[in-house]
Amino acid sequence: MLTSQRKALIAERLNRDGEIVAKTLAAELDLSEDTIRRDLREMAAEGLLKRVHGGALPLSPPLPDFAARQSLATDEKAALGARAAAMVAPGQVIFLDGGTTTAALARALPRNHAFTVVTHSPTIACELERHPTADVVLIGGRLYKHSMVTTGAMALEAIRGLKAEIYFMGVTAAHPTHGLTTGDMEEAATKRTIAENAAATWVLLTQEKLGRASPWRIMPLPAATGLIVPGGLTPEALAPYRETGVAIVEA
Amino acid sequence: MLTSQRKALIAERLNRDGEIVAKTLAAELDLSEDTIRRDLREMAAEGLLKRVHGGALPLSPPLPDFAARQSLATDEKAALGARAAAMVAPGQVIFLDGGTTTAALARALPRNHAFTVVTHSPTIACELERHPTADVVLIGGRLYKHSMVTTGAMALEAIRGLKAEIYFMGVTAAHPTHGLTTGDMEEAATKRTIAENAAATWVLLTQEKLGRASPWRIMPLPAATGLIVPGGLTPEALAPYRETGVAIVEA
DNA sequence: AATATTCGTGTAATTTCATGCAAAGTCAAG
DNA sequence: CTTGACTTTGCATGAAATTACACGAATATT
Repeated sequence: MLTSQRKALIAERLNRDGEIVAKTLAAELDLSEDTIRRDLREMAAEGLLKRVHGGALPLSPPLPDFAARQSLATDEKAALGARAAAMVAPGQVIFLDGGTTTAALARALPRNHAFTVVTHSPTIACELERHPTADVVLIGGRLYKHSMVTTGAMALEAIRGLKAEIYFMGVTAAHPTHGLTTGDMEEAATKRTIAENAAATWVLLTQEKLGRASPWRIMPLPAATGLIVPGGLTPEALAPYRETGVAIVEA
Repeated sequence: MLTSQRKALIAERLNRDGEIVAKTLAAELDLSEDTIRRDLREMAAEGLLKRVHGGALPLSPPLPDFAARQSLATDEKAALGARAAAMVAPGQVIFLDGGTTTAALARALPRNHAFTVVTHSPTIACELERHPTADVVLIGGRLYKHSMVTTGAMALEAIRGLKAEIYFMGVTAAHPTHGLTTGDMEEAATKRTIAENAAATWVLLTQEKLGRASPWRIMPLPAATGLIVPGGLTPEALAPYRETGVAIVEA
């Protein structure tokens, strides 16, 4: 067995079982524990796993750590979310994208009047479990686990069957010339379809997404109704975006 | 079991149950109490928990619904879930109902072979976010927040469009003569439709659901393939169910 | 106040770790 | 085919970590 094969096996086991026990694996592969331990050490050095006494564990603990997720620019996202939530009028139908930024928006949604939230993200749906006045409609389809949104023909068909008044979009990057982009092709197509079926599209952007680009293009900037960006950015930083003609709201 | 895993388990239990009893946990993990106590001491030193006589408590006061969470008979559900998960064969398409019992099943699903999980519950979908080999298909529709499942025409249409090999159903009550029942009319109809589109229907039942009935009937007992019930029930308690001809598996 | 648990420390046995080193295997240039 | 550089593996060794048991002190229960 080649070293690289063995390391691939270790990575797979780690993913499958959530742990590696050096002694057990050594016995199973009929190798000395030293070899396994060496592999684990090397993989730990490469940042592929976490070395612990007796074996190794995945880097990200089995359960997604809410604290860690929320700590990713919590304040900034909460501010964006609050600003966006203020746009929601009674009786409206809004579409919420997946992602941590829109999750912050879901938490900030008004609780004193009724409206309908459409989403293709189970995570967003769960956020709204305790919301007193929001009607929630879930778009079905094949779940794309990385972003936790549904995609595919089933999702697209359902999206085409409804018209939302506002679509709050999340992206991985926004660039004055490259437009709005994301990391997955299917996801880009889904977002585009949602935008086509919404009267207005507002894009929530944290600071680190500005001026960057990801592989898959969703649509050019002016195709969106407006961008919601953090407050405190310099006018020079925003100028290239303003020039595209898109509206900009600071949170 | 690796030390760091054990500490993670302690943290999780603390979060879930709101307390750790050193003696109980030692017996459960088949370790000396010293080991558990040492872990608790170390974690207390790291500021992860509060050491008290007999065990440990969370630093932050227990969650408001602490009592409710504890009363959920988590061990019983985990056992049911594990038994049901063992039925899943590679490549199969299974349908998972919503609810805490099926959530336990989702957590216990095999991680060493691939299969497809169809569900109409965003909660279940979120549980499977980290599952390495499960393909997830989400059924869309209007979200019924009380049970966190989608219902309505949109959901029914999507359900009719697929055929699952096993449907793992959750109910609020099962009675020898009143059959399988639940608390919401729409939900009952949805469950019935899912069962009609699955080759086999297994019902997961915790002890407190036996012999009771809820307002809305899903279907009679013999319409299910079988029931999965906790182990240790007396033959007399199960006899009325066996007489209906439904299969019974003890977890 | 009396009794039964539970705690914390010390200690010894076991397991696991990291390092150095030598043997075996791999690969490519000569 | 041979030689030499390089990689991989297994073993030995001392260090570090982990665990269980023992015993007196602290705490809870009756």
